[in-house]
Amino acid sequence: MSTVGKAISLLELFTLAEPELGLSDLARRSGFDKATTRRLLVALTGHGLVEQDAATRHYRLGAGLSRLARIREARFPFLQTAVPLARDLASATAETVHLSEFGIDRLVTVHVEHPARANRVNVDIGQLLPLHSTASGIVYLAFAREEAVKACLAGPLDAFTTHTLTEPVAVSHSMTEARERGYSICDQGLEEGVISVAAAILAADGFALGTIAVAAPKARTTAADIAERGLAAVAAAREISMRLNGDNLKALRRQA
Amino acid sequence: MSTVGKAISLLELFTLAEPELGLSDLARRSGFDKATTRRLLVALTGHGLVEQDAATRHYRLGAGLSRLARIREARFPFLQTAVPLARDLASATAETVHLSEFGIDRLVTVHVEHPARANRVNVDIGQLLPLHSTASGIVYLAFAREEAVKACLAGPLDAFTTHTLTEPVAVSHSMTEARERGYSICDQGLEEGVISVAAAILAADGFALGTIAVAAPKARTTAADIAERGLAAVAAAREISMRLNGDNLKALRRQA
DNA sequence: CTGATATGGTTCATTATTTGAACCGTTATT
DNA sequence: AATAACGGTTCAAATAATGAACCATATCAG
Repeated sequence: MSTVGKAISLLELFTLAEPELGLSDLARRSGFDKATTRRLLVALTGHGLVEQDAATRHYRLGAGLSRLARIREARFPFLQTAVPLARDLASATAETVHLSEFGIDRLVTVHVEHPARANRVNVDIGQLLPLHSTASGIVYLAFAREEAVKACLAGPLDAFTTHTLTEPVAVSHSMTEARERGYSICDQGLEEGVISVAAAILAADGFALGTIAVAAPKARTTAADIAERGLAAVAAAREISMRLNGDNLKALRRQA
Repeated sequence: MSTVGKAISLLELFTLAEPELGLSDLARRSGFDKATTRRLLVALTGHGLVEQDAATRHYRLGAGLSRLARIREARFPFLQTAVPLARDLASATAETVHLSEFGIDRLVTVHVEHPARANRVNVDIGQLLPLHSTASGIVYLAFAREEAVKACLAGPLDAFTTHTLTEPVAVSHSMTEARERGYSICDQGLEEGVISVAAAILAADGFALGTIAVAAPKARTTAADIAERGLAAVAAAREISMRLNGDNLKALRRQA
């Protein structure tokens, strides 16, 4: 792995659950030597991507990341446009709504709206979603480039529950249904007792760049709920796509 | 410079004005060899910190940055808490309000609220503010750790306009005034015709972690405006500090 | 149509940076 | 007082980064 890759994989060790980590901890988890880990941290700190708490000496993600993310967001106002619609969808469905953006070989959860009720599905910001075993992943693939689909189906399709689709043909079939329907349905593919629907958010080239999904406890979800949420998610996704692409209708050809 | 540092300095070449850059451009601006530049970009792309446009082959900041920034923001909800108050301040003053966070040796503009009027001061997200020549910088220093102040005054104090304070004692005096007043005033220190006031946002340890500032065209700004905005900025900053630190009053001792 | 000059991307011997075992000084814990 | 954890540092050895020269392609001017 390149040195740069190592440095970035250090950044990836910070999670919502553990946003601050000590040097030894980081070395252990990354598998790098303590000296190496430290040198990488110093380099990252020197550019503001990591900060060190003056008191505890622990490290955390730095303000420089906010800066870079805001520049990206300004160019590509995904959150800015999508969050209000996600919020609407969350209050309409009274279930958890999350937005994801594609990155490398997974979807990245970039925003979550939790409904104000005790029994709900919990999704964390920053969580990485596999493509074959989530509603978001399936609908993403349904509207993705051919290469991305091939790459996913060629790779290993891990089973997370007994319901996870691990056969390429099954995943492919699920994608076709999603494409025809406009939204995907994933029944406990990633976690037991959770059923989700998702719709694709399209870039100007007509391919998916992210998704919007509704996740709910299966126990209280009827077939009618699924259909209703699916259509609502499609409407929200279409609106987001339109706003992102300046009402460029051509971009939406694939979802029409 | 470490390889990691080089990679990060590539990220820093992307700005609001030029959010997409080609390989040759990046190599030229960074001063690195084209092969080196590409290898770094490949490493960054592999971890989602950079993306490549499929059509133009140009590079831009990637979704992975959004993810990391959101994790940081969840731990440290600076924007989440501060933006609503910045918005209130902007509508109350009808002038540009910006939020900055400290990073390395500068303040980083992480949010901007522009008033809905033609003649206003324009501030860009991601803009880096020097400490000695901006209202934000002065008030930050006024409530910063001794070391940070020393480091700033020891370094070169560049003049951006004829009004910029370039003498350490002058800057120091300006800091003292800001500390006593609660807010800083910067009269055309960074740009001609712009006058700003700023107040410090404090961390739990009582030291500044960022600032909130109001910037206005000097031509239409009276002394009364300055005082009014200064007090409003202090009120906003205090509210943000309180919300960030869970009403921990001890944290606010220095501003009291 | 051609030559000149861009662009993105690749190669591989040379070179310089990264690496990690062993080290130090502190700070809990026993 | 002894132990073990922590953060941080050192320097010869090992490894990864470097960059001049190289393609292939695209664009432009004459």
